[in-house]
Amino acid sequence: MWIQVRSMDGSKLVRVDGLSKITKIEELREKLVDDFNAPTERQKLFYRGKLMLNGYSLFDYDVTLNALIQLMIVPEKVAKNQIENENKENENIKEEEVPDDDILTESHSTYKDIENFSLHLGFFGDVIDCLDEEMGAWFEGKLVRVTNYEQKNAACSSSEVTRVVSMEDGENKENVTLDANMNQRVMKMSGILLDSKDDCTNVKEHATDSSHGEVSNSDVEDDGFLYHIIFEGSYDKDSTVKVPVKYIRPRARHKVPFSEIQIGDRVMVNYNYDEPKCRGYWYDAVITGKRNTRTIKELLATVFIGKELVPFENCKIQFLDEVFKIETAGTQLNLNDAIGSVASLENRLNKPECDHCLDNPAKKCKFCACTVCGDKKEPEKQVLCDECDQAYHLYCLKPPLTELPDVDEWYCPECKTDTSEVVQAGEKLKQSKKKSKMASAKGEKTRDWGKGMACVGRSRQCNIVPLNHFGPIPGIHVGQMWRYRLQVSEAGVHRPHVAGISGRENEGAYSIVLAGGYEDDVDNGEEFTYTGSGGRDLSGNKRTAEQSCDQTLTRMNKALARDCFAPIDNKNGAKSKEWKKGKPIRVVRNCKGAKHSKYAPKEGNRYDGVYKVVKYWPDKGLSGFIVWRYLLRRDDPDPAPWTKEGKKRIEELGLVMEYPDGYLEKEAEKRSEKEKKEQKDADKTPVKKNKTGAKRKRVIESDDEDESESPARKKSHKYQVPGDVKKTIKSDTKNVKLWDEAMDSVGEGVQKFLARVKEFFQCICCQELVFQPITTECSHNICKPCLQRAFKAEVYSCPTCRAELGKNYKMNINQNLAAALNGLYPGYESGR
DNA sequence: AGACCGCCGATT
DNA sequence: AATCGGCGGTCT
Repeated sequence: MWIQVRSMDGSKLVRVDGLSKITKIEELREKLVDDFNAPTERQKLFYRGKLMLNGYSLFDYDVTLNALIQLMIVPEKVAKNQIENENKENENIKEEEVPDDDILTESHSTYKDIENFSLHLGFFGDVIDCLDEEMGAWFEGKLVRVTNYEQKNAACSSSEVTRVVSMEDGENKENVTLDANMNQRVMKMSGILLDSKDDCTNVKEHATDSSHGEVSNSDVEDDGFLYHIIFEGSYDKDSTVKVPVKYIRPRARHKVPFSEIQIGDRVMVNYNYDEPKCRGYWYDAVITGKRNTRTIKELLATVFIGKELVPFENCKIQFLDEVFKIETAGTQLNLNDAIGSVASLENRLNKPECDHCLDNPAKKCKFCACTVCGDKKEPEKQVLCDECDQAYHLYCLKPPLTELPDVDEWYCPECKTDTSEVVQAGEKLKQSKKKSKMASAKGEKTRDWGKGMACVGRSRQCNIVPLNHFGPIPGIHVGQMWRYRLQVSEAGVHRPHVAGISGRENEGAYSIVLAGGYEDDVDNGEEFTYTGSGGRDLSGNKRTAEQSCDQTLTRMNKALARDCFAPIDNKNGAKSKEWKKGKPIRVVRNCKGAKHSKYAPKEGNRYDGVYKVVKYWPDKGLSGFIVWRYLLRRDDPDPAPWTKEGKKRIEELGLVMEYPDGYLEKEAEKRSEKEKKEQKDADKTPVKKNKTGAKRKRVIESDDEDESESPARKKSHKYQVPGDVKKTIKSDTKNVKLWDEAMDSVGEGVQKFLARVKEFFQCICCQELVFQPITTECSHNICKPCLQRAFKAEVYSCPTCRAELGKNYKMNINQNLAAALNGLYPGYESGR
């Protein structure tokens, strides 16, 4: 098995081969050392948002073929520290738990050096910026309290005036403070929500870090105190974070005009490393490049991201007018100036928390506010789901709750099931119920089942038509081929992984595979006999076995019988007088059928079109047990692949065998390795050495698709978009650019072309081919139902680019696009 | 050649 | 929600 590993900044993507699902994380790490030039202890691996810990297998994390794992390389200095912490947490989380200091019972001692303290920080009021551990960026916060974390004695301060500010003390006493009075502006509803339970871990981690002062975020030396911060816009007034001094600094308040920015300046900028063109969060950065011509204004910088200040080089800064001077500790301010400054301080714009309402507090939004009513009111009465992070008003729940649930984790009705695999920070991966029942979990088996294609899961799913769709799959042509059954399943042609018949007892069978499983089946191409399933003893976790009892006309056998245009008869079978009126069955031939059939493909699986059941009857099989037999006859407008016309059509369409992503590369590597080995063996005899034994290159260059390896692919095919479809494409004047680009790949055959089309005309909401497409003024295509859903949630902007559409936007279906897509994917619309 | 694994979708 | 059936695919 192979997977892909990508560095956090996306600069490097590597395919890692030679893995098994039962490969342990520590073994994976070893394989990454060379490619990423990172020792194992500096690797932080993430898959689907989960941090991967040593001791677990890829299977434990549900890693499948071609899965994308992200690698964060942490600086050497923190690596050791972090690994230790992780391991410690992994061993026993409870062990080191620091009891939360109880403010009310604790004696408040005065910070002796209070003046020194405030001077040193240069704080005026409590307005600060704080480096948030989770986001790794600077956020606006307020200092509410200071405690000595070594002695656990509390000392409090905020400015020169010594006073006790206790947030937990009942009412909003923050209003007492000087700055808070100044700060009475409307706070954003959305903000960083902090789990107060995490406080102790924060304290622990930060405290550990601070003892290693070299990874500091400022030159401030640790003073042995913890600063209690509330982030601005936080819903929960009780959630404070406690950090050492180096994680806070005076609130940035001086914008540096673009003209004054110089290369080498250390400043604070807004940056989004996921989407560099969009607004992100606030990070420290060193300016590395500047262009200032009449037409071009540009800033390049090394941005320091994360608690560890990991440098990201060559970042293009988007918001040139929002570059802030970094306020250093010890900045002296005249209090009056300060008041003036602070009063004029506006909140820095962060990346909108919510892409749907762009954080507009006046807008109802079901994405960031209550999922049920969309209202942003009474945030204190909203409960957040620990799985999906959706908010619910207590009173919007069914049944409604009267108070916040008194549990550590709360899950909304949508997520309540299957919480088994949710990993909390620092928590061990829970073995899921399903997995614990699997053979590999209980039996002490040594067999490595996880390497090959036998036990892989789907990495795609066909949604263009429903599971129970009869007839051809839109966009799939007669003669199309796939190497593995898994891929046939992904294409939607035949969904079961192993079974030969796909269907439902009360509905009919949708598709079958001919793979020569029954010796007495006869295949004449246009017509063949097929045998039902069952009558086998599959105990011992088998998938096939000898016939050991009679088959019955139930399950899949009944389903297949239902396809015959005749009443069901489970005694004698039935024959259709009008066989063409039967239900259409997609037929796939597998290469294993070649044993008895000359119509089977040489390799893999081939879609041969639609057949119908002419008759079915019970029969005594070679085994001596009763089996059900079916006669199927071809009824498809397209020529069969083995006919002259069929072959011509395959050639014209440019149909080629499809392999799983990365499969051909893997095979090529295998071959070259083998050759290398042979070469080596040959070298043992005195022959001149071949020095070009180039190391296999696996780094995937981002924009170079490296298609040179298979010459067949380079060859241009005769494929042309059918004339009538071409016309409809031409008529879609709103998407000229997209169509032009898609058309560029026509020469590579219909499969590649359609893949392109699917990619270009995918709805951003449902991730499917756009259905009843709306083409916006901003040139984006969205399904009408998807857009309607957004409007229902009172979001009136383009889901792709957020351009305002307006409440009264007229949703006109782009009929030309609809017609073009329907020409390429016939019948895809009826699937919804 | 024999044994046997997870995955998928149907069925209960 | 849990179990079952199954014309794959690979290791031993």
